[in-house]
Amino acid sequence: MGTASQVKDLLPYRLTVPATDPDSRPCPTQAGVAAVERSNDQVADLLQEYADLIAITGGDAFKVRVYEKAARSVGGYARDISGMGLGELRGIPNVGASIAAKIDEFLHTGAIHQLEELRTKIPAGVRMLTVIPSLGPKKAVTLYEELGIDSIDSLEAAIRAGLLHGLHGFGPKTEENLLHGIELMHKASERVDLGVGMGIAEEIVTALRQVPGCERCVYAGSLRRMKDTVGDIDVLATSREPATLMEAFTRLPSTGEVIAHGDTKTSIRTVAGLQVDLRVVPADSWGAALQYFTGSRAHNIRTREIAVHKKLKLSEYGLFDVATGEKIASTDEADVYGRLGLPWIPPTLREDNGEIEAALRGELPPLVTEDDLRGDLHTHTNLTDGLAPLEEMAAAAAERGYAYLAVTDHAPDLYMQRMTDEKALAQRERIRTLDGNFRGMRLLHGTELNIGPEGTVDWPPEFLAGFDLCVASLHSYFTQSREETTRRLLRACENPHIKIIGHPTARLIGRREPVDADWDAVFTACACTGTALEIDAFPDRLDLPAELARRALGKGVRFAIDSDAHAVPHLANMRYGVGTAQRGWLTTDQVINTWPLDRLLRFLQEGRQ
DNA sequence: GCCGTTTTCGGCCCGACTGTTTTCAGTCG
Repeated sequence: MGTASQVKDLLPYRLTVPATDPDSRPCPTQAGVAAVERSNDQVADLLQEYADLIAITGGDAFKVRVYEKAARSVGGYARDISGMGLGELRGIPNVGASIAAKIDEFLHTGAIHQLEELRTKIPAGVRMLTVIPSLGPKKAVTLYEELGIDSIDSLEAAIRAGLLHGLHGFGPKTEENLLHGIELMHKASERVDLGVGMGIAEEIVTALRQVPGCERCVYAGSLRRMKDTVGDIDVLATSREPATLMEAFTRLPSTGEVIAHGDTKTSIRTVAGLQVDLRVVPADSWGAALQYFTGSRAHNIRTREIAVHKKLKLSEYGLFDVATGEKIASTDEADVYGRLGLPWIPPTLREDNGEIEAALRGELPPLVTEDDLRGDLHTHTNLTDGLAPLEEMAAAAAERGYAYLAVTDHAPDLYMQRMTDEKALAQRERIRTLDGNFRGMRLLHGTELNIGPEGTVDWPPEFLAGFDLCVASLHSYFTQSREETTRRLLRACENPHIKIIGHPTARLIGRREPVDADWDAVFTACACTGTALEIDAFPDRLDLPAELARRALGKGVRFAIDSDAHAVPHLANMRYGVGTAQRGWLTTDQVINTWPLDRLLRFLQEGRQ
């Protein structure tokens, strides 16, 4: 979570919609979701944009960094800034007089005039160029000034036309990298990550529920199945006044263009380019419609086949007896499944990956839920690259009802984080002192080690022995061969102090491919050594991915679902980690942070003496 | 532009990597 990843967060859809809504409560049932975008996120986006524009216009690099830092501080600030005065705004870290004034101006007028001025000088497309990996502000401005390139499309055309030949600093390898980056962008822009999709969906659902006549309104589709990326959003509603609801949908602030506008279905594209379908169904079809629109397609085919074998017909309107045409079930999803001879199947399993067979045998797993989590085992504070002090992170974690929290700041090998032995020991002292001050929650002192290219980590065994918990993760050398990466991960597993491998594939959804490793070998090693694999809940990570988690499950591996929080609002990302764990068929027995403290502590101590 | 047990100026995370250079600029984490 550095400045670079902040810059990469500026994908088109991120300009208007935050990845996470820190005010929303974890809520798999979608009841009472409050999902209006926080002013914090809007301001964070504007400050980051300001930083980018200063960089592109060749402004002071330190100033750029300050605005980036301020953007992160505001975005990660626990309190909602709307309504805060100048004095309070200045209390936010990295916000001084000048930035506080800009925020204040935004809160009162909805704009920052200095930003508006910069925007007139640099076309938005030039800033968008920096979203391409390996293309920063310097190269972007060269392209713009020398060749007038002001969009990703015009860049691609220019490369293919050979216009970059001879341009200072742009050799053949750079061209190749740019084309590859553009390709990656195109792939990514077709889908958005779970967090972005959820943000948009909850905002729309919340808005539609306010419309007169609306009775029920939820999102369905791949979002309800918690897929790690979504290509569009399906919203399902019942209403006494369907036309009013449809009309309201087309007029939402987030609606960019109306693609189709009918009696039961309206499709729009948001200003950020994501398609959203709203379907209004009769109230007594609710269950069948929800089942149908949740999918997946493959799962629906299977359920319909089962219906056919029972001389029934299943559609979005209900389950019908073919002979008599009589409606047998439709109002309730569980009822529809029940009449097919199946238990209700959790949406996260509906992929036709064996869930139908398991359901028929009565062997659906009791999936881990967010309520089962007793703690978070991977979090950061402002001692390294987190935003909040230890006390704030602990208070917020206790607020979530956790029984334990591990603070796992980075270790010295990530040089930029400036960790030292002294700092780590001082933090441990602080943690021991504070332990018990947060609703009885147990504070554990951990660290996130860096797994080096040879599989070694930052500290020697005798120093590692002092930590309650060591997480170890890959942060570099992502392009090593499969053999090298596998050996590296195995060596980390064999270190008796390492109990969790953090974000094991190191993928960044839409931006970085997972590392290549012999995963079955890694899973076997994890099972043998008692090393848990993390499911990192950050919506652009979701790592381990669900498919790999399920494979690891078969080998007897344990897991930790962690937020990897770098700020208080990130603690709420847990729901995405839980969704991913469910898609991996995990139950509480395999997830170590659902265990009571004493069982967890035994696990963390095993083999360390 | 922010910050301060180095406090109103002077420093600000800084080293690795890549591709372009011919001694270094730009990007990334």
